[in-house]
Amino acid sequence: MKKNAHATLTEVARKAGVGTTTVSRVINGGERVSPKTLAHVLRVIESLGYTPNEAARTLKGHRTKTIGLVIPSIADPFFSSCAEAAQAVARANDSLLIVTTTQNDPDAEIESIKVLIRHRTDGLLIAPADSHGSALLNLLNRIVIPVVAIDRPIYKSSCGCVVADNFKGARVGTSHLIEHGYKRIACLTGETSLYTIRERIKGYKKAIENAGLTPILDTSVTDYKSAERVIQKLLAGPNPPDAIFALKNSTTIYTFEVLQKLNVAVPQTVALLGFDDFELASTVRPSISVIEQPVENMARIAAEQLFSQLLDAPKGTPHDRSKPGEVFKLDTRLILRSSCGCTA
Amino acid sequence: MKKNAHATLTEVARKAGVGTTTVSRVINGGERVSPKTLAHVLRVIESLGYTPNEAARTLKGHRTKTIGLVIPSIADPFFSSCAEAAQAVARANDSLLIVTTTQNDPDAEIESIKVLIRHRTDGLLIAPADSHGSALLNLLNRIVIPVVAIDRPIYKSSCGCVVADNFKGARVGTSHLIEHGYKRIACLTGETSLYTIRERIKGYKKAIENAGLTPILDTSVTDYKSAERVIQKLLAGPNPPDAIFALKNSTTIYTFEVLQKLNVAVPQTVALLGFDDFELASTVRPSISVIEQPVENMARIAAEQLFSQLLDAPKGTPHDRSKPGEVFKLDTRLILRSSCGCTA
DNA sequence: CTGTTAGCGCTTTCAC
DNA sequence: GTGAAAGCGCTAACAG
Repeated sequence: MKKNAHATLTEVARKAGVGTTTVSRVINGGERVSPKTLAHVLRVIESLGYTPNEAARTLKGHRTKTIGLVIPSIADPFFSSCAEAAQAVARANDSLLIVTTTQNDPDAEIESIKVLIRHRTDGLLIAPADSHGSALLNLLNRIVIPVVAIDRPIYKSSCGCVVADNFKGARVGTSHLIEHGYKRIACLTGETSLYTIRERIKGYKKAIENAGLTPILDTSVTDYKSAERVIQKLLAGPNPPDAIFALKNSTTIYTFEVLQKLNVAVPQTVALLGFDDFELASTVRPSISVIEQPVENMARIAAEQLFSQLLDAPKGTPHDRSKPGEVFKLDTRLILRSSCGCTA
Repeated sequence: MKKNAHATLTEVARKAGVGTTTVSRVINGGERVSPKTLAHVLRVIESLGYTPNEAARTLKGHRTKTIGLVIPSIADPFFSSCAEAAQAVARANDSLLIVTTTQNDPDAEIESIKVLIRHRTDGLLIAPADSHGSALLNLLNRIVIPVVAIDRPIYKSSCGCVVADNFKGARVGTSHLIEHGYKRIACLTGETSLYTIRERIKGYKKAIENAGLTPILDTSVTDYKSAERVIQKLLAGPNPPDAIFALKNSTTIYTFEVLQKLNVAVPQTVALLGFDDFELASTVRPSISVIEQPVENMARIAAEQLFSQLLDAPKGTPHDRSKPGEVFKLDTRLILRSSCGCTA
């Protein structure tokens, strides 16, 4: 008897004095096995600390009961919420979630996907670094498992996607600032290669144009330093902004910190609106108005879509790439707090 | 030819007109294969979109190249940072990190571990919900793979662990408040079943006793509501506290919010110190002093320990449970900001 | 350098 | 009810 290693089904069978088939039946629900044998085998399993080896099952053509989630970072609150929600759905479908991160690097992304394919995950949830990437597209086109894009679409691919309505959210948010009477609304951001950011910029511009105002866009804000530089320059200019629209979480926080450091009254001197809610947005003073995204819902729907595609396909059947997946565009919500001037 | 499914090594071999061994050699580095054959096989692999099946490799007794991380929640910043750091180490070791969550429920924890074992992860990183759990201990004792505990030890088990020095951190933090001259220092928390919280309480009491003061401990703070109730009661009492020591992240935030809502001057009327740093602790006003834990380091060291045990064991050898794993107790750091009175 | 062959642990006909 | 045996995709002797 091989001691000190994972026990095998064969060992259980031998020790129990039954055939491997019987043991297999026992660990798969115990159908068509006499109560007596069942109990006996169960006892042996327990005594050996036997746990079935999923790898062997997989080899017989079964699902691995794992799905992959490919995101930029797991430390980012937005994506960790995604992961939590996706994991809940995975668990409900008796599956494991394997998360890999890319730091928004297209190469790391390709690598991540390949690793997951190697491990034969049943499906993939991807927040693509580059919605237009041809390398990604090529890879995806030859993948035989279902893929659902999340937060950002994958153009020209047939896979479904679940995103927030970034355009509308930004347009509505900007319009709200305009209704407050602000005339010089600056828009700050970085990472313009991302789909979400681009859409938000479009939404901002649309609202600004509709109101006959002049867009003031700076896309060079990537950290506190750059935020400070940009804001100081803006404030010292001939026509300083009377409102700032920050297109992403971190930008909102940097902007808030810079404004606080420069002793600029918010919203009296400069109003502030951020895209994406964050934990202490309502705790800081002034509390910060934001456009909230339905993070959990996005992840949940994406994961559910994935599993529905998985369940549709009869057992061994590969994923049908012919019919394009569904596209979900979820509404955002404007949360009005003090920084925009609502409860000043 | 089986279309539309994962290509197999055998298919590649057939199409390339070579033996399976050759293909196997190619995908494993291409040693002992002629350049000509190598190039040819590589071309066929590319044309078929072939990706080796890890499950089959696993079956041959190899490692799965996956490790598991079992944590309470992935949305919690502390643990998502852990996950990020652990994943970095896993990647450096050419492995995949599989994260499962337990919500600090011992049963969910056991279930999680079993699932990971089924999938034959090479090792496990666990932040145990119950450091004294006998079910966990039993399970762990029959597990043949290395396990390293993180953030919280697993008593009586032989597995190594990496934790923060919660006792010392709390003692030093409390002492700092005492040095400020505060006489009635209240300690607020919830979840007293957790190792970390217990240690912090001990540290708090130790410092209080050493100074000849009276401990004021309330362990019923679990959300904003309870924080409000407890703090109002304390403040309305005969001897209201002049400082509050919050034992965990969320408690610190709830306390801050309650104090802000009640218009209690911090630190003038009541000082505040929190355990565990968080993103906006330096941004809110007053900025909040905290005891910082070396999160990334903890996770990194734990993961490195795990891999070092993995690499020690010669190939097929099971993990040696006889010699107890190393125990690391990492120092915390007191970050002095305004809420304790340092920069008021 | 290259191919043949025997399993790894499990499920699954197909008999008994 | 139960078991024997084939084979999933791959690696690793062992021959050539």
